[in-house]
Amino acid sequence: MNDKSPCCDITVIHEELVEKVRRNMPPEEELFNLAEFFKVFGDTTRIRILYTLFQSEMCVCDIAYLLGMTQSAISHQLRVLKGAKLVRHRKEGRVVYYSLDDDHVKAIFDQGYKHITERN
Amino acid sequence: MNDKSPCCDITVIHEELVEKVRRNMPPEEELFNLAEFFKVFGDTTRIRILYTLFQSEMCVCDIAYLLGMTQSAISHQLRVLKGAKLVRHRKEGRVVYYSLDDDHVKAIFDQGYKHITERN
DNA sequence: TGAATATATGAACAAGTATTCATATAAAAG
DNA sequence: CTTTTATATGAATACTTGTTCATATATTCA
Repeated sequence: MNDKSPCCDITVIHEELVEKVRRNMPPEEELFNLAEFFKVFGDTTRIRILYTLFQSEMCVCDIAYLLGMTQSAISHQLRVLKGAKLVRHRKEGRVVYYSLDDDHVKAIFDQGYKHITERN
Repeated sequence: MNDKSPCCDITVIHEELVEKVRRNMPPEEELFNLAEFFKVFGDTTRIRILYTLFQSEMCVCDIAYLLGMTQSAISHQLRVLKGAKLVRHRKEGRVVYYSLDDDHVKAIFDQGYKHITERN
C-alpha cells in the first residue's frame, strides 16, 4: 500500500514508451486547430453546400432551394464555412455568390470517401 | 400580391443551374456518411489519440496517462474510433493494445494541416 | 477462491451546436 | 422616398456530444 492520493491513481504500464511518444507529439495548439477544422466537415448541411460549390459558384437562395432548406439556415452555415476560409463570396447587387476557396477540400473528401467505401 | 403561401416563399434565381447541379450531386446517404466520418476528427481528444497511435500501438492506461485524462474518457473515445474503423485492438491478458487501422488518416490530416497553415 | 487491476459501459450532466423565428441591413425598382 | 427582395444575424430552442461517476467484466496473482 503506497501513499498515492485517491484522486490521482493513474497507472502507466510502459512509461518509457509514453515519454518517447510524448516528445514527438505535435504542439497542442496544432491539434486543437486541426480538430476545429475537421469539425466544419462534421455536418451534413455543410458537406452538401461544399459539394454544391464543387460544381459551381452559387447564390444563397439557390443553395437554399437546391438543398430544400431555409435561407437563414444556409446563411448561418456559409458563415461557418467562411470562418474556416473554405468559401469566398462575391457581391453582385443584392445577390451574393459563394464559391470554393480551397484546394485541399476535394482531396480530403476523396480520401474520406475511400475510407468509408473500403470497409468490407 | 400573389397567392404564394407564406410558409413556402423560397425563391430561385438560377433555376437551370440549380437543376444541373442537383443532377450531379452524390446520393444523400453518401454525404451523410462522409459527415459522420469527419465528425470523428472534430474532437481534440480523438485527434490526440490518433496522433499517439501514429507513433506506436499503445494500451488504454498509457494513452490516458500520456494525455492526462481519465481511463474512462479514453475508453469511450476509443470506442468511437473503433466504430469508425480507425483503430483495431489486440488483447494481451488484462491489457488491451490499440493501434491504427487505416491508411487514409495520415493523408487526410496532412491535407488538413496544409489548409490551416497556408492561410495568410 | 478471493483480491487486485485493466478495461468497458450505462446514466447523468454540462457544454456545444444546428435550425427556426423575427428582424435588421442593403440594394434595386417603382 | 417607399416598397420589394436577397442576405445577414441575434436569440431561443431542441438536439447532440464529451466527460465524469459508479459499476460491471475479465484476467492475473496470491
